[in-house]
Amino acid sequence: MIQELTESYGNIFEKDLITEIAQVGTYKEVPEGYKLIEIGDYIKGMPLLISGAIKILRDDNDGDELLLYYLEKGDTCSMTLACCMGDSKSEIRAITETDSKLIMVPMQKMEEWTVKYKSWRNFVFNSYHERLNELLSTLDSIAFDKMDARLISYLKEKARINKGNVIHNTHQEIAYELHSSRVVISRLLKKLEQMGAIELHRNYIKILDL
Amino acid sequence: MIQELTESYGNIFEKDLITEIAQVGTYKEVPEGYKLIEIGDYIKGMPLLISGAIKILRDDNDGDELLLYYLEKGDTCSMTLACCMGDSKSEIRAITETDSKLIMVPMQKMEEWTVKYKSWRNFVFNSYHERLNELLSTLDSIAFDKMDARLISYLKEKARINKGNVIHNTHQEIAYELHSSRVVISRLLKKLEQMGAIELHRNYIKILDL
DNA sequence: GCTAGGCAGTAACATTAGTTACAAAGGATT
DNA sequence: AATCCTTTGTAACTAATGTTACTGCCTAGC
Repeated sequence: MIQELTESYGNIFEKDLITEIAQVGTYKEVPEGYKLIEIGDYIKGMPLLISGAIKILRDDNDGDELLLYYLEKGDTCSMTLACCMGDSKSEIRAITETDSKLIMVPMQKMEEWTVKYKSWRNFVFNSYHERLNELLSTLDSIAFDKMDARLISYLKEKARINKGNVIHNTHQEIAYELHSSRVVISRLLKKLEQMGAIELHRNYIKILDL
Repeated sequence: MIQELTESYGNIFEKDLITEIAQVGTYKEVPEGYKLIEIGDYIKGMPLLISGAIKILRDDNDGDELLLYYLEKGDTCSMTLACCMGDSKSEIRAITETDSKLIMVPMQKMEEWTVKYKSWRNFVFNSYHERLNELLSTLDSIAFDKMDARLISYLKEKARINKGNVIHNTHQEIAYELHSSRVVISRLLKKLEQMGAIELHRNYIKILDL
């Protein structure tokens, strides 16, 4: 585990801290589509992402979904921090976007490490900072952009996260994550295809020039 | 200053910490409508709110505004924290909603107090937690609600913050904060009036039963 | 090969929100 | 009182998004 930690976190954590993490953390490999956190869950540990990607989703009360942002290597989930500190329930859902490797750290260490390691403090605060900014830019896009622009951002980001130019989703799935309807998404996708930006296929979309 | 601090923060901060804050902090009284932070500002201190309320606004690049949330007594601005820690520019604008009293604490103390005082750590983390949740619920309302529902929430919140049932704003001002247009807001307000929920007047709105 | 179920394309329509334009009313100043 | 500016009301229109309904197509499983 030390090895994986050093690879992903070696440049930000002290050696001592990495040793400690390795001692108390549990290493996990999870397949794509695995639900790590459900809304309303109490969370007892925080995840340090080694590889892969996790998507963070928000629900309203009626099962309407909305993609908030992705976590990648070197990230952790601030929401988790927030929830654990406050001992409250999760406000979000977390699902692996790709096969992922991560280390779960028991929550009790948080406080201890915050005092003991400057690098841990920085990590936690940076994490909050980044997540706040991601939330803000998600909010921007919902508040200020129209659906076509949001769809383009979505496709770009999804391609980036999946490291390729093919997106394996149905129109319905995209509609869920953008909180829109299948027909609307199909319509806009078709328009993008006619503009030569993408290629539509059954169950996947190929990105040409977005 | 010790007195004001004790009143607003006595139950969460240790006495020693309050003394320290009083030593390095500067007390400020600011009138309604005063711009505390502009987008792009570098921030050198963090505000502890003693009384009054501050509204936090987001801008897109073209001057379109959006109200994110309010800060009240006992709150601080996580964005500020985030910005200062990361030594980056402010992503938001902060304007006093009512006459306010606050204490500015120089940023250098952050790190020191985080190590030294458990109550400070809790305060900072709680603050992040609350702000994240406020952002989430703002996002919910934009993503999942229609304008009429958003307007009702806005009126309720505004009345609560201003401690009364009268809202001193023009339709245009409301439209800015909800990122809509004056005509749309007038239309919806008129509908609310016809339902007997509010009373419309020039330059102010009286809330009857929302 | 056949078929059921999931997926995508499309048309027609409804609803919501934004825009433009203009009228009317209130309030301040002269 | 006459004038001017701000605020509000309203109509008519456009644009964007969502909804319903139906079609054909693909493909996995029989």
